[in-house]
Amino acid sequence: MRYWLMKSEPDEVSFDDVLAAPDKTVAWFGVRNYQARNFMRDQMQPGDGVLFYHSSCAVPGVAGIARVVGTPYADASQFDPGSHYHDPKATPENPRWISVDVQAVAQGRYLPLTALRGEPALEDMVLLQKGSRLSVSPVTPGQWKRILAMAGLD
DNA sequence: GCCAACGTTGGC
DNA sequence: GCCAACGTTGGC
Repeated sequence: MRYWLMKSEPDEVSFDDVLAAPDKTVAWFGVRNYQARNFMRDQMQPGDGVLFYHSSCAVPGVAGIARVVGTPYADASQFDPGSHYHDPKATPENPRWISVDVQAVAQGRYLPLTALRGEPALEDMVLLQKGSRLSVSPVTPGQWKRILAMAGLD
C-alpha cells in the first residue's frame, strides 16, 4: 500500500468530474513523462491512496482523495493519430505509456498549495520541492495522514 | 503572459 | 556521450 499525488488540470478532469463518473472512476491517461510512468508501472498497486491535485488553475491544490483500482494498462491515446497524446513511436506490441483507473473516495476541505507550503510537516513533499513538476509523485504515510487531517478526513 | 526549471532532441 | 537548443510545465 503506497500513496501518491496525481496532478490533473480541472479544465480537463476535475475531482467533481470523477465523483460524477460511473463508479466514481475515471481512466488516468496522458502521462508522458518517464519518471511518472515508471512510478505507475513499477510501483502502483490496486488500493493505493491518491491525492487528487488540481494544477494549472486559479487555486491549485488537493481537491480530494481517490484510490487506484485495477492494474496499469496501455494508454490508448498513444496509438491515436488524432489525439493530442499520440506517440508515433508507440505500437500496441510495444506500448510506451500507461493508464490506470482512479476512483474517488472522499472529498474534504480543499487544500490550496499555499496551505501545503505553510505546513512544516509537509516540507519534504515531492510536490513542494523547487522545480518539481512530476504529474505523479510519491507521498509518505506521514504526509498522507497529515493531509487527510488538514482536509478533515481523519 | 512571464519565466524558472526541467526534460527531450539531435548534431557532432 | 556531450551539450546547446528547444519545448513543456505550472505557479504567479
